[in-house]
Amino acid sequence: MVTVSTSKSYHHGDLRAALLAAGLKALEEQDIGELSLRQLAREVGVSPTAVYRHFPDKDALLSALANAGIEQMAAWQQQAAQTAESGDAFAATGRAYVRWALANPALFKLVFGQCREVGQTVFGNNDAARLLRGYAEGFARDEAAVQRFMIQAWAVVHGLAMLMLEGQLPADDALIDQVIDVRTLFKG
Amino acid sequence: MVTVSTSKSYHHGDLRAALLAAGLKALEEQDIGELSLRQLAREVGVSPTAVYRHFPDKDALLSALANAGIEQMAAWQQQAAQTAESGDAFAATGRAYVRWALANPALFKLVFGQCREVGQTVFGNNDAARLLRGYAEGFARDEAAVQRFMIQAWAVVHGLAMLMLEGQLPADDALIDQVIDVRTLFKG
DNA sequence: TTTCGATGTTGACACTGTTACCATCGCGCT
DNA sequence: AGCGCGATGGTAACAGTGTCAACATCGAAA
Repeated sequence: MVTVSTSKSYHHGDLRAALLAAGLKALEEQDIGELSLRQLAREVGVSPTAVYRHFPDKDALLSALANAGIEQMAAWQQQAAQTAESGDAFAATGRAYVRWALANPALFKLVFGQCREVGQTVFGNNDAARLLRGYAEGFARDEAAVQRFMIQAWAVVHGLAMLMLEGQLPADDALIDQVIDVRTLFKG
Repeated sequence: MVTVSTSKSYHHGDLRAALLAAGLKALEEQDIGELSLRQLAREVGVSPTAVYRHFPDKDALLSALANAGIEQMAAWQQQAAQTAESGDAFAATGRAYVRWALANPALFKLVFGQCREVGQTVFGNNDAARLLRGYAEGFARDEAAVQRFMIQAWAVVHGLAMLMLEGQLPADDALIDQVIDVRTLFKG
């Protein structure tokens, strides 16, 4: 929780956190293209250029928002895995991936649509990725097979999320379950 | 081929086609966010507002570019299917999907990242989709299974393309082949 | 030939990201 | 205590953008 001083002092208190909060809230309703620094500054009640005391440029702010999104998404997946019935954790994690994307479309696109600096990839640096690796090691024998399994699984849920997000497929819960179900994958 | 009159007459000749050509060429080097109407108008040698005689707004121009991208991509896939060795046409089509995305990243993102008006979805209205359906009917028994097969296959290649495009996965040809190969899908 | 619609231009407006420069605060030093 | 400086915020300005209204120019139809 962020402490926000109600007194209208010259200095804001924690402008950086306030900007991130405003950005996350804005992304719930707007798409990423319509989000502007000046709008965020206005909502926080600060001058347009005050942003630059906390972020070198707009991309930096967006990257920070993306990082927040990554963590939120990973937490969502972990909770889904833990509360799933035994044996269903893998599918539950995949469902959580797609459902989170559908619940946070703009943030999801930001997370995966940003020209990211090297090393900040989601794959492998993430709690959700470790979760996925655990499942993969149950399915696959050697390390190469584990990697292939992980990538295939990730591609399926990511592609499904993207296609539903762009309106190419109906955002249907039943459809998610069908596509996620490994046992039916390419088996008629 | 578009006829471009070299004489500097007041009227351009075929400004609409020239703008689309300039847009496609620009998307080979720039990302979609850095593409501006004024820049395109400049490159074509016309005033900024002349664009509005041919497109109601920027989104309309982008949609037209996206449609050109869809056709180009479908043609690419069809050629890949035709020139593939017998029995390999399905995998070849999937490879073509991912390879086209990697070869035209900005255009690919435009095709699938545009808030599209209803009914203009790629799925089902497209030559490539008919191609995919043909394969699916070979794999699956009933119509429900056909649909599921199509969506799963589409999700895999789309997710793979997206993840490679965003730098989450290495854009490696061998990796494409591994992920595309149906027989290894989720089988360790 | 005249007229009219299609096409292109000029000027303007509000908005954006960004920079250079100035203002104000709080914390540590003497 | 007072001073000063660094962190933080504000103002003014610039180039660039999408878009609109009003005007200009052309080719074809009447």
